[in-house]
Amino acid sequence: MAVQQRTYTRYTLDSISVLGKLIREGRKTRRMTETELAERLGIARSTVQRVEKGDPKVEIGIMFEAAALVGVPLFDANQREVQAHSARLDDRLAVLPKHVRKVTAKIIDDF
Amino acid sequence: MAVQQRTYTRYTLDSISVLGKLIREGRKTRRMTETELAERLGIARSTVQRVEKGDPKVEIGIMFEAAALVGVPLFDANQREVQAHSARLDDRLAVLPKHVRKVTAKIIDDF
DNA sequence: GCTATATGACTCATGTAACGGTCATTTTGT
DNA sequence: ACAAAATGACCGTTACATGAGTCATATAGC
Repeated sequence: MAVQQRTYTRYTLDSISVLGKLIREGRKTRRMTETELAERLGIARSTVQRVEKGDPKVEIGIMFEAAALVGVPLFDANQREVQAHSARLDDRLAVLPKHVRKVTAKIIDDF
Repeated sequence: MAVQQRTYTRYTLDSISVLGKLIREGRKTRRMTETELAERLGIARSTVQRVEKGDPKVEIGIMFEAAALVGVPLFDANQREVQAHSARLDDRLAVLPKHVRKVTAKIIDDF
């Protein structure tokens, strides 16, 4: 049967739900229909429905593309220049050790 | 053959890329290995790699779950109380027309 | 230096997300 | 009140993301 395996935290589900609702709101504000949005995105209407419902299993690419199309900002103003930020991140990563090498001491966190 | 059909805008790809890099940075800051993060999330290491690379085809649920686990905030401070926000959105949506009814005039936007 | 480990880059099988469709219901515009 | 359109809720098929593995290379710690 392969019962549903993966689980999600409440915070994750709520976050995706909010994003979905923002997309729905954005679409309606622009007076678009589900079908129209689907066509613009090149996806099926049924997928648009799952996006707006906040289904955690939709591709992040589709979700973000939909958000951008209806005017939902993905990052806040501080991070707005995405590409520049991307470059800065590469620098920051260079400072940290490239490999992590976990401390092989016993871990007490089976909560 | 079914050549790659779906396309993504640069903005979308960059946004996901940034999120992936933030997750990577967060993981390293917490001195976790890819394998460790994968186990915590209940996913394969290969998927963690795709997450950190910013592959637009990963599930948004996985991506957000990973972000939350390594301490990357998904929404900015203003929107932090996600559930409350969710409720407010329902109100706002109620104001807008529930169905959109597109204006059947000709649309000039095949760009 | 050497050894253990982490990472990068693959491959393959399989579960499943996305598609495309249908039908009932609700809402819109006249 | 009526017709047209939008939405909600389904379902079967199929392309493909995920899981699970392998191997080479890079890094960490001694």
